[in-house]
Amino acid sequence: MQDIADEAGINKALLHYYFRSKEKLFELIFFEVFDVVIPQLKATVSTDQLVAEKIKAFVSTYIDVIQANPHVPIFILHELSQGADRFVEKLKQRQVLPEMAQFMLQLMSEMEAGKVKSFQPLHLFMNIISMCAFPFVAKPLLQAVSGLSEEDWTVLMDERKEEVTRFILSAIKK
Amino acid sequence: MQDIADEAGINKALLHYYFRSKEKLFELIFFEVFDVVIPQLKATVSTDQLVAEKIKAFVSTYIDVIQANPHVPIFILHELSQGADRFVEKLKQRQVLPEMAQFMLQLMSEMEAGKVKSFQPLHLFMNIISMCAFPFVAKPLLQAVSGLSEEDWTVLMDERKEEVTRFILSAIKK
DNA sequence: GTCTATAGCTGGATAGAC
DNA sequence: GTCTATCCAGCTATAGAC
Repeated sequence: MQDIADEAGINKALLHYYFRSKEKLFELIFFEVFDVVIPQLKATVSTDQLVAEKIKAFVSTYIDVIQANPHVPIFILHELSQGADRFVEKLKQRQVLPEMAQFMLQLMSEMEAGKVKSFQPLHLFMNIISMCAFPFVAKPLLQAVSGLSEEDWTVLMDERKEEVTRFILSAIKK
Repeated sequence: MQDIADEAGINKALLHYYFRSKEKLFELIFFEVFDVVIPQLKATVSTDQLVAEKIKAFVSTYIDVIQANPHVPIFILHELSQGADRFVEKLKQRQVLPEMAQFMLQLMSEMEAGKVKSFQPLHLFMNIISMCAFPFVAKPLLQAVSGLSEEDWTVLMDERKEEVTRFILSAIKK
């Protein structure tokens, strides 16, 4: 709260005057970002395209939005460490679970039809999310061991959109 | 410290008597686990096998050790959030960076020789680590949205060893 | 609205009796 | 070694003057 007050050029008391509590401020900012990110991601899977195309769009968008809000993954992990229930509640409110289920069903039907190689949908889903999100969570570590500058990192993550897509599509291609 | 003292059936004062400071206690426990995990992982890539075989062994071992110590990823992320330098220092002491570099070189030479499909080694490396580690970090979330019980989760992660290996090898197969 | 001062609590760490 | 009591720092939050 002190850091935020400093940044805003005010003092802690005034910060509390505006937002009542730290919790309230946190929720406000968190879901402000959340409600920008979620619709963008939902849009990538709410089309009539094949899964291959959807995956491509999803990965690219996912990495884009995280790059624009690099603190979000840490925020979410912080939330999760204090119990996932509240977070899941918000996901349900935003109707993202049905969209996910729908995508999984399409995945299964394309596997059934032999359009893509068979993998367990839940694992494939975890694979996609993991490859997109994890590097940002582990950024300090990756940057330290690889010696990449901030500019190098940006370039690497830009490359990553295409590289991860290529990797996934290569894996599921028959 | 209070929770640990309670768990141990003593009080905070005695805890400080034994370990001097919270920092010291943390480091002791952290590197106790760390020094069990790292040698096991190093062993999987310190053989004369092809990368495909090494990846298979690495993924299986990685998921096994995390399952045996499910709190470790959170621990590491906590460490990272307070600056990666100290953590990287320990990695250097344990000689894991040369082993990693060696593996990357082998990867490049096999790609060059056409034994596996070409991907940027760093991205491929991030893909492997991400798919192994991230699900454990996001466990509360994944469990909540999928409604899996603790037993279901264990089964899922057991499956995952084979499923991730199959996925990676399918992706890099020519 | 905006500030200073301070209440009230928590958590790490130490002093000192036993 | 093990305890109680206590110090000290830091943080959230509020009171009250302006």
